[in-house]
Amino acid sequence: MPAAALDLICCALIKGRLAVLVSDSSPDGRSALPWTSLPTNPDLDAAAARLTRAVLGRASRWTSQVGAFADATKHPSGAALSIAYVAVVPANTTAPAGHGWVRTPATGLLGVRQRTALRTALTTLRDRMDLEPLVFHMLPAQFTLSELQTAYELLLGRRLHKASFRRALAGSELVEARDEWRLEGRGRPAQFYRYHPRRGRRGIRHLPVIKW
Amino acid sequence: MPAAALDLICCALIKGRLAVLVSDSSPDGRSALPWTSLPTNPDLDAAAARLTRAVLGRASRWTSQVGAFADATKHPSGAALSIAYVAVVPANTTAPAGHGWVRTPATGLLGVRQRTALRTALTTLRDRMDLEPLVFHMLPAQFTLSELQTAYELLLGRRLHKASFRRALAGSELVEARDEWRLEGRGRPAQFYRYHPRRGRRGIRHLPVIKW
DNA sequence: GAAATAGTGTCTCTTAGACACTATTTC
DNA sequence: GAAATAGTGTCTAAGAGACACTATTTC
Repeated sequence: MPAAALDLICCALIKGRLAVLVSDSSPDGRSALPWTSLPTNPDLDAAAARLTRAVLGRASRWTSQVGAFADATKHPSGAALSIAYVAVVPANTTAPAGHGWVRTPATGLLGVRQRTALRTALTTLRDRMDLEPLVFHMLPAQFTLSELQTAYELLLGRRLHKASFRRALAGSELVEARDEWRLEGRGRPAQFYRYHPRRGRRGIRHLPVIKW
Repeated sequence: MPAAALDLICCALIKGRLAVLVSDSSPDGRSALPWTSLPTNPDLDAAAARLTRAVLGRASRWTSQVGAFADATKHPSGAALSIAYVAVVPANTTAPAGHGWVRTPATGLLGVRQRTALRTALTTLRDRMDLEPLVFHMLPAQFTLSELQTAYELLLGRRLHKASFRRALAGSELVEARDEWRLEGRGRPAQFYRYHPRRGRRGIRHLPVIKW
């Protein structure tokens, strides 16, 4: 019977980059994802939620299992089997004590198995953002359309066309304009929006702009 | 340390329907997915491949992990943790001894946990068919465009437009026409095609037709 | 000829992407 | 006014979907 651990891949947009939360590196320069050992009769989702609370001090508003990982390499806990979960938190959340944000991909910083889990987790984010509002959970409750577009671009890993993005977004009825404007910064103030999907629509798509 | 089992969700197109392989039902009317217990130091992909060979007598040409499942309900093996894998085999493959094909969703036939795994597996198939040639591994080496379209429709769970499907397929350079025709059946003979993606293209999309 | 299945040509309407513009702020 | 950022109007090319058709078989 393999001992099993649960790894948490906590993602956020930090300073305009996609970053993942890792524990402060040990003297050998290696870091690790936050993890916990699984009990004999685990409830995986609950264990992931508990770990998230323990690390961040609060729950994530979007979490998903990434998969199970096992290979010849070692998990920090020594467990033969790792179950990875991915969670997202709002942009520029401050890292809890003993942890830090690292830009993805965190090459060379993590062990082989956790690096694989991270890579898979980022793919999971890309794949899921279409049907689930996870992008919006990576932004504050109020955001500008430029911020939203940047979030999409960082998760998708490619640039989007501004006019097309806004046109399709308007048609999708995912967001609602607020009567407030962002005043900081150089140029013209940007209007704030909030996530407010039109009710009664089934299977809402969250990727209004796509090209292939 | 939880005991872990590996479940196999083996899918095929059987008599024009999407079906999953289950063991023959016991006297109480319940069936189970093929499964195996995991050793202390498992290699998950290898274990899934071994189980596939043991059940089918041959390897699947496309396999993917679905995820880890654990809840209050019981796995047939008694394991607290299940890792599910999905595999596909060509259409109308005959079921091995002691097993049978069941149309999805196999409601009421499986236990709660395996039913959840099956549902997730079918979603995995839908999500992956875009970037991977898994549809083609569910067909014989030669197939007609009508068969291919039906395969897409069964996996996607919706009808596709014939003219659009063929137009987009031609543009995708995924298949190559053969100089052979299917002669059985009533109407005009259909030309055979084979999967032959144009080389040098990166990130080939396998869902040339889509609407949203 | 009727029925069944395969396969195609054309039209329309939608829309992604390009381009070029206007709008409003700070410096 | 220049620079920076936000936001929009219009054109075009591509393509999905509709429709109607042709093609080739069995009965």
